[in-house]
Amino acid sequence: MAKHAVLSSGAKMWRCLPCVKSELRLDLTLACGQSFRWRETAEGHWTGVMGGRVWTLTQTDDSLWYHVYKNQDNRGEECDRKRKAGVAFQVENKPEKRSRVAVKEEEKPVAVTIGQDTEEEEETLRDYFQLNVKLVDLYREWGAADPHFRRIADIFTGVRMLRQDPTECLFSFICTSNNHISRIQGMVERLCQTLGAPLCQLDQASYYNFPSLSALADNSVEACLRDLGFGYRARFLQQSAKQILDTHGLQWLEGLRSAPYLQARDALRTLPGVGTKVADCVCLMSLDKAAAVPIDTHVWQIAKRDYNYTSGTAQKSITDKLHRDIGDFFRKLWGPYAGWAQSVSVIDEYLSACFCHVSYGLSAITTECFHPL
DNA sequence: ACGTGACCTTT
DNA sequence: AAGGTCACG
Repeated sequence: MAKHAVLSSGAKMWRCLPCVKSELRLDLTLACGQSFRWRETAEGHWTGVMGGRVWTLTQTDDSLWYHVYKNQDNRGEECDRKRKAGVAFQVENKPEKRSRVAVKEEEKPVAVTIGQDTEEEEETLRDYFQLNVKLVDLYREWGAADPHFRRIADIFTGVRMLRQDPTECLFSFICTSNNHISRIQGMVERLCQTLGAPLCQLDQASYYNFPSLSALADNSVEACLRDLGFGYRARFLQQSAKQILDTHGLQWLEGLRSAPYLQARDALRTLPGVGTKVADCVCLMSLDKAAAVPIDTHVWQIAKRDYNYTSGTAQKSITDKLHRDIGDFFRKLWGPYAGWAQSVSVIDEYLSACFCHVSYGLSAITTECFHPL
């Protein structure tokens, strides 16, 4: 049976990009609640689905290593993927090839053609992690403007915003309402198992693509998801998918990437189960709206505690106006990438919450979390 | 515009 | 009570 790749064993083919840890910390970025589908399958090795393929990622001091599992998917997906990638490549022409094959001394070298597949995979990775955004520069700017940011910036380095698939992001975050991370992870996993196309099996784990809009829109889906423990969110998921297909079409979500932030957010809020918080998450994490600052109870507490934030009238719950005001407050403080800064500022709160509920895979994080210095 | 309660399920 | 949303007053 196929196994998860491990860099040190050299049994699988690995490639890498130059990438220092101040630009990207895989563990923090993949486990801080942006995406719910990455798992630490070996120490420092993260396996998940990206662009319809299964990947294992790991990093050394100056490199991001990746392995893409082949020999897995059905022909249709594969052809579709290549067609799309072909289009993307005409737009972005990359002359230099920085990837190379990892060959440890004690192993026999593996012959590899650095071809279109490599370029394409490298581009997928750069796009997903938004590596063109210089995080080190942003950290410096946020720190210069904000003493509280400086306090945690040295511990939680390399936390960057993923550029997720909008469909996966939207339907995952509809699951987050009134919920906690460990349960959300289980729900999203069951969602993919049940409605997504199978990709491959590694050790005891099966990997699936995220379900398509049409799969989610089917009338049978609500009952199905209720059986899987989605509760009242089951109806939101099915109805939102149906509403998108019926009134907008398949490309609508992607199209919101080129809409202004507030317009995209309002569009999302017309969907059932999507309020201000979820809409902001989708805007920030999949629609290129770096200024979107999702306001939840944690962020509100932090705003009050650390930033001495007080609304005019003492409020008990987070109203529309409070969303706007706190968002504007942080945008003024941190600038156009305020949403990115916010994900760093709240990370210790979220990881602590994780630690209460999740019993695996976070040892490295919790160690840093509870023994920062 | 703001406040309240219900909503599924698990800890 | 959990990383909210919706439907009411």
